Parts: sequence; structure tokens; C-alpha cells
Amino acid sequence: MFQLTKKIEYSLIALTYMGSKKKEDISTAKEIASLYQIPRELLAKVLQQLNRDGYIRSVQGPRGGYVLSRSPDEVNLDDIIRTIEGKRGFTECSGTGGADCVRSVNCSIRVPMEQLDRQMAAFLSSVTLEHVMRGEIPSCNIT
Amino acid sequence: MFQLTKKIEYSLIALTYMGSKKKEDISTAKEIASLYQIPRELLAKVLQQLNRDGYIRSVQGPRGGYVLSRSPDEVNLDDIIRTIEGKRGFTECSGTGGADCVRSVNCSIRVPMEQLDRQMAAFLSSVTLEHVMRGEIPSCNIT
DNA sequence: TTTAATACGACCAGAAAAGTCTGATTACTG
DNA sequence: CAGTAATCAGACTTTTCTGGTCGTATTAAA
Repeated sequence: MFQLTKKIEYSLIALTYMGSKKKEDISTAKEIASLYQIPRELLAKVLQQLNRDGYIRSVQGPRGGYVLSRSPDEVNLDDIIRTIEGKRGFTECSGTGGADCVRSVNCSIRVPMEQLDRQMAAFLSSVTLEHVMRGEIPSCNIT
Repeated sequence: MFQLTKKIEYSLIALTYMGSKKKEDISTAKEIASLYQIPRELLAKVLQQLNRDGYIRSVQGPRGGYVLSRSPDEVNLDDIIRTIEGKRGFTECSGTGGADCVRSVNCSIRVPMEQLDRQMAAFLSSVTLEHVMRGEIPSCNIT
């Protein structure tokens, strides 16, 4: 329904939480899950993905957990969406370049949809974790 | 997956097609469906919804069909999405104001998500059917 | 050695999206 | 007036995705 998934929401909640702690202060999945009423296992999977893609760093074993491994102003929404949901395309064809679309060549909306996709990506790229933490999302001025 | 639905795609294809015809030149669901390889019945439902909401006008009976009932520069993407998919919210909570969210009050991302939602709506509102037809989507300049 | 954490993948249920089908209504046309 | 070609409406099915759960392995501190 053209809506961010729970996984993205959970990612943002977890990342902002970790970002608000002092550096090298470890957060666990359990801690975040209970604090924000998020299913632990699901959050864990999300955190594992964020770890694999280098947004956070994991520490195993007891007293382990996660810490942010990038500065909040170096992580943007577009990156996070791509990490959690895989390749993002505003429309089905704008993601694949129309490779698997029966219309592809004579599709009347492919070109504008690709442009739309680029605009969306540009905007989402400009929104950093820092913006989310500060509660101040950049404005998008149309020209 | 944060992607426009087929229904929206079909709406845009149909609307741009109708918009490219001369005024009062009728298009049928069958015609558009076969031209763009869209399932006829599904397209029909989409067109019926667009008719109910006043974007197009239907003519029943043989030689019937649909015509655009608004100027292409008076129809924007945000409207179309709302018409076809119902209320839109970038995040679950940003749509309902957090009414049904367990986190609501102490959710760390509610405020920025609502801002994000407004920015998205503003941008999508600025994209008109005319832009889609011309293949020129407005740019969104971040500040 | 115990324990408390992450790591990973399989699995399931429910919801949503996409598509199909049936039948009714409308109104033009021969 | 009958036949036909279109919309209208809604129920239904199929498929895909999401959200959530579970079980087990691994790691490393205490």
C-alpha cells in the first residue's frame, strides 16, 4: 500500500536509539525490543541484516549486542530501505529497467516512472539518520 | 515493498492514454487493456473507481467507454493514489496519527515520520498527470 | 561450564495484491 | 423490439508478501 514496512520502522527505531547512546555503549536486541514493544526475533533479524551491511557492528557472547558503526549523518533512508528490502523501485519496471515487463518498450509511463524513481531516491538519500534523530526532516522544494 | 501497485500503474497508463486523445474521444477498457496488455477486468475496476471519484466520465451502452473529465494539469499523483488505494500513510502511524500504535506516545520516530509523510505528499501532489504525459517529472530540491 | 547474547534458516498464518468470474444494467443499432 | 456491446458491481480465487515464531548453532564473558 505504498508504505514503509515494519522492518524499516524497526530499523529506524533501533538505529536512532543506538545513535542516541554514547559511542561504544552496547545495545541488545532484547533491550530495544522490550523498550519499544517490538517482537524480539523480528528485531534481531533486522539487526543482523544491518550488521551484515555494515550499518552497525555486532558483539557476540554475553554482554554482547550492537553499536552504531557509522556516523548518523552518513546513513540515509534510501540506504536503509535498500538494505532491508533489497532493491527498491518505485514502480516494478523502474527497478529492473523494464526487463521483465511485457509493456517495456511501448509503455507510456516508463520514462516518467523512472524519473519519479530518481526523484524519490534523491529525496530519501537526503534524509539521514541524524535528521530522524533530531526530528527534522529536510524539505523538498519542487521546481 | 514500498512500490506503487499495479492498479496505480494501470490508472496512470489509462489516464495518460485518455489524455492524449482529443476531447470527447471515447476509450474503452477493452481497447486500453489489449493495447497495453493489461487484464481487462482489473483495468475495468480501476476505471470504475476513477469514474466514481470524478477523474473520468463513463458512457454506458454500446459505443460507450470513458473520457477524461479533468484537465491533466489538475490531476496529481497523490490524488490518484488516494483514490485507488484509499488513505495513504507513509508509515502506519503517520496515517492514523498513532491512534492504534502501541508505541504512539513514546515512539522515537513518530514526529519525523509524520514530517516525512508530509514531504512525500507535497512532492506527489506536485506531480500532475500532465507531467507524466510529457515525460517530465518535477525535480525535488532539498533544503 | 554455564550462560547470555548473536547468527541463521525454516516455518507458518494472515493480509494484501492481482486476477478471474458471473451476472446485472445500460443504451445504441438494425 | 431484439440483439449487442459496453459499463457496473461484487464475490471469489490465486498468488505473493509481511510479520511473526521457532529451533538450533555459535560465540565469548564470567
